[in-house]
Amino acid sequence: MDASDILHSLNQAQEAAVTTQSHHALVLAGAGTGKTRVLTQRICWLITTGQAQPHQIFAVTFTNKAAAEMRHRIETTLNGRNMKGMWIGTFHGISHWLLRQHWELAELPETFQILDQEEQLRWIKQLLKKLKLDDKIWLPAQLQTFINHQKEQGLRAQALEVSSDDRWLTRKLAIYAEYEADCKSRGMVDFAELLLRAYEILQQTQLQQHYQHRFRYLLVDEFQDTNVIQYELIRLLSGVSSNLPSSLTDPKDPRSPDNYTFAVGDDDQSIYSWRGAKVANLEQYLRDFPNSQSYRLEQNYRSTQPILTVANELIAHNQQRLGKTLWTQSVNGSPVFLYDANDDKDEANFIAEKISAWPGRLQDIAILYRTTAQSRLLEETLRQKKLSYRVYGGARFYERAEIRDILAYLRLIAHSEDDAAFERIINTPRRSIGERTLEKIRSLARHHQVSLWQATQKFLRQEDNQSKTQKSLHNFTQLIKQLEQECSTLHLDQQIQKVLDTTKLKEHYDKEGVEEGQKRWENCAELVNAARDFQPLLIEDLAPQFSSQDSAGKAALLNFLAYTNLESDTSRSDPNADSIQLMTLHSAKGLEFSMVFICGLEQNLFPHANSLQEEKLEEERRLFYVGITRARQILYLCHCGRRRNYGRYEPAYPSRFLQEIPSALLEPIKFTFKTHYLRPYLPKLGQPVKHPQFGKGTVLDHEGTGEYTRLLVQFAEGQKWLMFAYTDLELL
DNA sequence: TTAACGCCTTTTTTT
DNA sequence: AAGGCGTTAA
Repeated sequence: MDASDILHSLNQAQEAAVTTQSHHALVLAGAGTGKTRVLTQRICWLITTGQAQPHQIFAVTFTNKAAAEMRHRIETTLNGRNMKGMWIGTFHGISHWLLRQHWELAELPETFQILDQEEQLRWIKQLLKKLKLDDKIWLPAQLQTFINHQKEQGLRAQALEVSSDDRWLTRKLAIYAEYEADCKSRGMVDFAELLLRAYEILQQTQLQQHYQHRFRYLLVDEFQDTNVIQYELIRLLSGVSSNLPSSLTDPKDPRSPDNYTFAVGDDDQSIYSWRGAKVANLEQYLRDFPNSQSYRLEQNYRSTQPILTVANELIAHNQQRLGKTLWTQSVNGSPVFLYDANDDKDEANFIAEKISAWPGRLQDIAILYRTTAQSRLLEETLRQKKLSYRVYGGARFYERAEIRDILAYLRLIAHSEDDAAFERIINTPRRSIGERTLEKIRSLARHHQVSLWQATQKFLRQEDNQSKTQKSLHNFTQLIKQLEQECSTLHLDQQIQKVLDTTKLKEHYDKEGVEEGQKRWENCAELVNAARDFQPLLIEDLAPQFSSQDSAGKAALLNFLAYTNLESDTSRSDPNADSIQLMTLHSAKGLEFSMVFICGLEQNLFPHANSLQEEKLEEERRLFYVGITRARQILYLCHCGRRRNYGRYEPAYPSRFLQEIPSALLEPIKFTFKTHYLRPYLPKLGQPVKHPQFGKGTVLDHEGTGEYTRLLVQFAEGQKWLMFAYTDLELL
């Protein structure tokens, strides 16, 4: 493989970008124009031409999935050439790695744990309790967003100016400060903190010089979705001077190495602004990075023209865009289909039917939806029809209750100071240790400034009456100690097996019901499997180790725990299995499939009810755009007349986005029944009716009330039961 | 003091 | 549908 092999498959625009000699380059690349390709070929080109050594390469993507994909592609292209020391990962991954490597400089305990979203929320709730604040007024979820948002902007609680009139903000900042202190004293780090803390330690001249020297070539995918701190992180590593407030930067930057940067992005695919991402970073980049060159890719290689036209028409409704129009050479293609389903169940069945008729591989099919809750019914339906599927995200493996229970045990075994883990399992399975006892322990811990584990020891010593609770607590501490002993000599998977065997968790799950328990138990078994071939994601030549005085078992455990929270993407199920891919539109970004279903295209679901303001609406539209452009050949858009929400059926209306696409571009699926919206009468059962198309029939049933009543009608001719809007029928 | 049951509300998207 | 919360039974 030489340089010309790498270039020959590229078009002119792509080649120009790949071979740019500019120190800083920005590639604006529409969906399917070979964005990832350009990025990987750039890396391969740099290496084969001898301009770069693998260890000088630093490539960031947004998801672990995308990173794995890129690594795989590079490996294939370089074909056996050494990739040692190349960093390909996420911003969170690299930050995490830096903090593990330099935990002392970061003022963290060596065994610091990562707080995921849910744990963070719990933490905040507890904090509010501690501060005696009403969680009806200080909404935990809102505080969580507030705190994360500050961190994403690079703002520490102390660094924020307090305008004394705004008591609301003042208070929120106080809570933020308290939260920070709490995390610090417990050695907990949330997702946003990973980035911020990594950024902060890189301020230290020595580290900065080291990493600036090491990572000579910085490449960033999905640049439109970088937030302030990620942008600054890249800038810091590149050596280009920053314009953040001076508190965060080193004023006497010794020298500017000015590394090479290569950013790839598409403003039309910016879908993470709610997470602090700034599309403006694309243009900011051109201003901040000296003599940067920009490139543009508009030829699409992925989708057929009908699909592309739909995408172009839709996205044209956005005001805020840099503007580009995708085109393709493949003119022919199936039209984009539109299916108007009766209800969510009908939608799922329709999809399953279409999939059954698909001649190709299942893994080339994706079902995309706006909210994770939508996956449940789809899964159920696919299971019924014996179609194998795989769900990304959603109730992700590491987020399932049983997995978190086991992990909590492991965490407590590895590190008894882990209060979050303690809280989770102290009464799981039930040991008759209730809220009252727990509160006593908590206050003891608070009072003595120690962990819950230590407080428990104190508590046991302090009161010597052998009450039932005391005994339970004692047994619990013994259990953990015993496990710690036994695990120190075992392999990781054996350790987990041991925990499963010793803790009576099985009986606990079985109480929920036979099926539930079985499912949970299977998941537990999967975790044991996962542990067996666990390899931490590392830069090979710089693997961080946990201190060598730990036993082998413990070191393995610590490594495993350190990586589980960030690798939720690395799904457990067999990657070789041919199965349909189910995921949210957000997680579909960067992927492509031959056949795509986008479902739930309904007002208040997509666009979501919380995103109806103009600016958010544009982001929803971009999300839809991302969804459409995932499809190579076949695209189905689905919506339904009513949908189950919070367990109740509610009427649903077609998404406004569907109206934005010229109807000539959509081919409605003709089915024997269709739904419409109705007049506010209640029909009588058995009422004879007549339909202009289907003829005479009788009302068998009706659903909904008032305006949304629908009728189930049996027709004399057809054997089908049809659901109708009242307005479509003539009463006889 | 804990466990269980019924009633109530629910930020959608992810690292 | 599921978690949180208050009430009640043990």
